[in-house]
Amino acid sequence: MRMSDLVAKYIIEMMESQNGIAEIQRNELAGNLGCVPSQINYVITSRFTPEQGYIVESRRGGGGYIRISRVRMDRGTALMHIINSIGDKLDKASGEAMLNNMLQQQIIELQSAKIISAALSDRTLNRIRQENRDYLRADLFKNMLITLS
Amino acid sequence: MRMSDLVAKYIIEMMESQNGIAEIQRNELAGNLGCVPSQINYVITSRFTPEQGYIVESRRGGGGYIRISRVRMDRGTALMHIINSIGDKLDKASGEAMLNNMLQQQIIELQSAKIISAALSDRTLNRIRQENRDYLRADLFKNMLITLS
DNA sequence: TTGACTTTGACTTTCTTTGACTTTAACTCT
DNA sequence: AGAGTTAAAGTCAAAGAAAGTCAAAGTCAA
Repeated sequence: MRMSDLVAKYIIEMMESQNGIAEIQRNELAGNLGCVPSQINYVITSRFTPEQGYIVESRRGGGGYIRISRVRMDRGTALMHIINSIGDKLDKASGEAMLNNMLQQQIIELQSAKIISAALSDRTLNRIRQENRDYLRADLFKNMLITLS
Repeated sequence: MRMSDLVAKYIIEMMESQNGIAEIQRNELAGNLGCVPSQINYVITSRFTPEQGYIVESRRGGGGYIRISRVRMDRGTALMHIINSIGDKLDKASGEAMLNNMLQQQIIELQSAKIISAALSDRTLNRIRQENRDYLRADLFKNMLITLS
């Protein structure tokens, strides 16, 4: 298992046991898990973005901390937010992240997520020229998501 | 025996011993079998397609992997028939008709059908040149359907 | 002897890890 | 209160670790 996955897992578990909020100390956590402190930042910026439904706050200096919380919304609102956040390009990784988040928040079912994920994959879009794929992905994603509301 | 057959054999054996899922590391496997890494890609794209009942996922970077899973064949049989009947082009109307059929036969759920239908629509595929749409539709349809198994 | 399938390798892209350096906040002495 | 010290967290770029792409060259059977 990758270091970054371990870190993410730790944070998610803490969040689950604490009502959607995880508060960590960067250096301490890095020490416990055996990685450099900036690894924690990497994980946070790559996996706990606002796009994925998280809010991150922090404070430096003595007694500093990083607090990560999951935002909760009703289905329709969340969906609209997501659709609106998309713009005209969407890369595979972001799409995947959004789907995962929607699964976590139970605004989509596993089966639906799988179908959408398949549609966005590079394998499926193989015949579309690379530079056009992300535009198509955005169109696909939005149009498929709309059917959920 | 050809190299590509060896690779395929290896993957299939791993899959059999592991409950239908083979997870490999491309470079490592290539090293073991004595071929170039891209040979693995070739084998995967030529022999582990949705038509043949496989789903392929992968990830780059440190700790990357390629995961190939065979779909289960319980309800899958009917599905595989459908997928194989598609060919490399699929027009909107035929896709719609197939979805309706599947709904009737309860091979698919309404929500899933809606998502797929949205993906195949001309609205969604707007930016793809007309003469290419039906090819893309076929790819989309097959790859989305295979996830249902 | 041509056309489909295979093999190969150079190059690209994506994701992760690491560490040096910066910034901010709290605490401790005058 | 202000200055210096210490204890955090933040930033960024380089290096590393995979996998993906593509096209040229090779093989083989019809």
